[in-house]
Amino acid sequence: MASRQQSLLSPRKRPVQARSEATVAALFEASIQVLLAVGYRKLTTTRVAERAGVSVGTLYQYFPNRQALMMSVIERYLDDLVCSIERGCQDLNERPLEELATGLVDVFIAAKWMRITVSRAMHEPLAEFGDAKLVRTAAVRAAGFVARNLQSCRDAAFGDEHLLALLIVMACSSLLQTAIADQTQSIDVEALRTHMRSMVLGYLREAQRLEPRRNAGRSG
Amino acid sequence: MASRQQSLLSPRKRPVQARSEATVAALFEASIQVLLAVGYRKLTTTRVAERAGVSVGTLYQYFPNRQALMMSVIERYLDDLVCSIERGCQDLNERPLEELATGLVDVFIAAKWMRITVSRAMHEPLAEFGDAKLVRTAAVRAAGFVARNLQSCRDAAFGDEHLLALLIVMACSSLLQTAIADQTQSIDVEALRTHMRSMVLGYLREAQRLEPRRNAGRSG
Amino acid sequence: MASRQQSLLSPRKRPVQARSEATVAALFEASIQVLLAVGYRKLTTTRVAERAGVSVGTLYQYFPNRQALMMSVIERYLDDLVCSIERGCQDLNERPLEELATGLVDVFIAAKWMRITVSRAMHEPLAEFGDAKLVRTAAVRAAGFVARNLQSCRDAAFGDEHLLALLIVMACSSLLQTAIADQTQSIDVEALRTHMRSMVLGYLREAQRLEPRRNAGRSG
Amino acid sequence: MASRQQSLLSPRKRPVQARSEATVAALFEASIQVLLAVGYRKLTTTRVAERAGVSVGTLYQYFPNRQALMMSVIERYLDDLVCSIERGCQDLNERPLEELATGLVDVFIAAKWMRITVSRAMHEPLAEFGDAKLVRTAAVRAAGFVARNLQSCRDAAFGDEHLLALLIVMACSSLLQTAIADQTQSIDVEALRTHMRSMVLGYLREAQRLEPRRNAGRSG
DNA sequence: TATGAATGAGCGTTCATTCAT
DNA sequence: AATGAATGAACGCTCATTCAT
Repeated sequence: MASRQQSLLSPRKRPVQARSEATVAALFEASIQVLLAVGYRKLTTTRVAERAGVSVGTLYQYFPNRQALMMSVIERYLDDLVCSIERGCQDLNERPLEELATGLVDVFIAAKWMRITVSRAMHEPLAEFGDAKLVRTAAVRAAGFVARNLQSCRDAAFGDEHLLALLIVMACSSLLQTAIADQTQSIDVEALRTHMRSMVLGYLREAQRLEPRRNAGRSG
Repeated sequence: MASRQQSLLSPRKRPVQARSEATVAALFEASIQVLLAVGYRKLTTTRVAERAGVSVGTLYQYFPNRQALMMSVIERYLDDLVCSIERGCQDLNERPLEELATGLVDVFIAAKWMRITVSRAMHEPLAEFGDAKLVRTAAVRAAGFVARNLQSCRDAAFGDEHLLALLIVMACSSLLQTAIADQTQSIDVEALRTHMRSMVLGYLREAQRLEPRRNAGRSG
Repeated sequence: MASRQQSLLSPRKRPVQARSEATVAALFEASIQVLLAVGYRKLTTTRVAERAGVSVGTLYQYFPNRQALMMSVIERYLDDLVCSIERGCQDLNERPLEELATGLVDVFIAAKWMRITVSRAMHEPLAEFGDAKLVRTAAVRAAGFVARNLQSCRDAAFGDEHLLALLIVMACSSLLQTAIADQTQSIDVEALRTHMRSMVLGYLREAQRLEPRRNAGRSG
Repeated sequence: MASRQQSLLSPRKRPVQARSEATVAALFEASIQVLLAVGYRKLTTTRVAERAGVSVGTLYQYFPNRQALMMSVIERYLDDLVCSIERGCQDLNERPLEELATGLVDVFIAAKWMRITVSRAMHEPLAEFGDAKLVRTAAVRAAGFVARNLQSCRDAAFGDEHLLALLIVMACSSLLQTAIADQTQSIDVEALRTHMRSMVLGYLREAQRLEPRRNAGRSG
């Protein structure tokens, strides 16, 4: 059920062979390490290849150019993230509103924190390609899962689950991204969790208040 | 009272003379244009100087290097932003909670949208220097104004206005930044406004619910 | 036994491969030519690479920067020079004082004149790096060989062969360097040879006169 | 009697006015300081002007370009040096050979050491312009004074005082220049003095031996 | 298929020189 | 006469990309 299979976004080569797959994985891993070690502007293809233990030539056999490599790295990251969120959301169907809000926040935090170093590494690349479809697509996919949770909620109903879900996804992910990128770690995770829960829960409650008719049938 | 005066962050040179000031302004403007035209990675000092109508040498008379130029541009942007927010917040003291939430969201949207092209241009540079103090400092300053609004709120009291304010600032600005950077303009501003209002209002209401004792005196 | 082997002074890269060695040699040769053609101040890495028939990038694969290139060129030159002197000195052991003085001068002149264009080219670079260990080290090495000659001299003995040798080396090399650098060629080589012979011979004779006790045993 | 008056070498401007003269002097002084502080390659006209307390524009009013400035600085240095030597040589007429040799060495050492920082600073510039007439001319002038001393020597006569004198000048100055440029100060001045005395004295004695006829008349 | 030396356009930066003030 | 902001050619150096091995 994981949505990684058909990678519709990237001009990836064929990781069909066993060796190839390992090489590509090594290049991804190396990219992250280089990103964290020297930053995006100083990430060079040679450096990535070196760190991956292959030659530059080999890198160029899997990626047509630097940009494609970066986009693949981002894509893979977003893909992983969305899959995590998908899995997390599966346990949140038919929950009361409060539990749902709490659970969603936990799912997002878990997804980001699970791969915190990668998340941090992605900050700059995401900004360069942020205007591209990649990020938007991932957000929409994640919002789809969240929308399903909202629709199945026992004690609440909304008229526009999709927009609500998208906003929740955007708010949570950008807030977390900002928090993670902040090297000074000025906000502690647990405080962040509490506040994000309040924010999401409050948001959903307000949203409900604005659409009172739709609740009538349910609550009765 | 505006806080722009003493620029404490940047290694700016001396735009004291009449002409100098114009040159520096032209360089800032040109930086924005280049950023929008070719992106951060392709922004070169030569290109900026050209667009500003001066020679590279002149650029280097005002900025010791490319990085300093970028940081100054960012600093100026953040400064302007914070000043706008400061001004906007001054009208929001002693308002009831609902008006405050609504007003805050409007202030943030106004501040970002007023200089939307610059905001869009800043997306990449902010990511590179996002880990630095610059952004953090600006956020904290803005949060200070918001905290004051929260403290003066007529029908609500909170135990931790500063953290609440910081979260509101972070949530609003990162959400808006994301929305602005999204070239597809997938979310319309007015929808965004409505939802952000719900989010902030709901957040503050939830926050109050968690600190009920402090309300006792006031509501009586 | 030649002392070129372990190049202890320069941050040279690895001219291990067959091609590499040729490239490095070409770069050395090109450096000399550029030095002679346009002078030290106008020697640019691009110019050297061009003259060597490679690209700048290639140059930078062998030398980390311009300075390293120049130091390598100097080092190689001094090394060659010292090796020539070493070889020349080997034939001068156990000679009577007059023959020794004459021979030493001939050895120095031969060493410098054999590579006169290179010697001329080195004049400016040597001045920039003259304060560094390079030149000093070379002088001391050469002085070592000369000191050995002095010690083995049949009809003379000195108390401080090492200082004497160092002065002879310094006097001869700086005199020759000056003569070679003088484009007007105002002094003809053979006149120079004659006078330098007198100078060295006279110097050694004076030195002996000042240390008469040590001669007693020998002359008897 | 000093030979500085008619400066036949340099394209100097008119230091006629009081102010001008002071400015030029300040520029010379500043050049030396910059040379010592940052080296020849990093000496820039702006830096020199700054250190002299004037603007670049002013510098260019006195010197048509960087090269002219440097040449003037060198010229002035050599001029001073030659004047010192001239003065020193005046006391050495009609002295016996040994005193003359000793005295000459002392004169050279005094001249160089008196302005040791300047001498050190001149090392690099001299190399760049060393091929020019400047140095040669100075050497020839100094050799003229020395030749006169040789001619007036009481107990010796030479057939070619001018060549002898030139060699002495060249040997002494290049040896001293080398010693001064050597930052490690590996040879102590007094040792150097002793050895140079031996060298010059020995040289003159050898030279005499080769021209015996001319001595006959005198010594009788 | 993998390698890594070679390429060279292009970058950030400097600095001799000019000229309007 | 003095200033110093402006100029822009030229420098040292990097790095994405290619291709002979």
